[in-house]
Amino acid sequence: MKKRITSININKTKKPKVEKDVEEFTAGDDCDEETALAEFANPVPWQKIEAEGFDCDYALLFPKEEADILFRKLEEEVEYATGKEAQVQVFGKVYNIPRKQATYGDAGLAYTYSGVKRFACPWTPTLEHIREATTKSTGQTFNFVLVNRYKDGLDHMGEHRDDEKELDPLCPIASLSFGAVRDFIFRHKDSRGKNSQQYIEPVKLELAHGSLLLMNPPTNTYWYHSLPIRKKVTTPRINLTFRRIVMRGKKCIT
DNA sequence: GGGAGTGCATAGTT
DNA sequence: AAACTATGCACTCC
Repeated sequence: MKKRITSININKTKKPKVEKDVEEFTAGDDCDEETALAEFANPVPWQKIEAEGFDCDYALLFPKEEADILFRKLEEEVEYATGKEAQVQVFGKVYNIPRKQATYGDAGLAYTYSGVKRFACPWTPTLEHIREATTKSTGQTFNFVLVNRYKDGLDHMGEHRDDEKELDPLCPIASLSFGAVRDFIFRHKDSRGKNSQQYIEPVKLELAHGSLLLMNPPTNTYWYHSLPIRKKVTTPRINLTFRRIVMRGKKCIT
């Protein structure tokens, strides 16, 4: 059997684990009525992906035509960080981030990683629309999104966990993909390095145009993820990771 | 065989 | 420990 990028332990399920039910429609909610009804008429088929300490749900949330439109709108609307805001400091050295990045969210929120603090810009119409669609299909609410744009297969992101303290550890992270299909790799923390005691098979996924990957706890506790270089990819990909940031005192407030 | 692409470990630093 | 790079080595696939 050929070893391709495949996911392991995939079972088809109707829905991810949802605590709250999908939000109800109010009579006066005309703006997104059509979308909401369409999603209700055609519930998204989810794939459950599980491994040791690993729990994700994957679905094609937007059909191609709609995903194409959203991609185009994102290209128009999203403004990415430049200059110093596009740099990160690791091991005392300053690097240009090998991708473009932007942060949007509710007023006053900020997100810190690797010593860089980024304040949320106000939601754009498209980001707001995608956020609502994500909430409707997952039953989860989000107050922040990190936008990463990979202009081609050389843009990438190194292995890391989303273990920032200001993230609500019980809230899943929803990762939406638009544009070029890219490989997405998970590796268990106890299976890294030469002297790791156990070998745990990495989980390798292809994140498709219009797809939603819901990363449920405790996935982020045990698994690193990365978006590796793919030299044959020549077109851009935009990734949105919706999160819930916990407000703690003044820390996240301007 | 050999180059391209990839996977994976290591080192570096405050 | 580190959302980075660079390097070396092993491996697979044309």
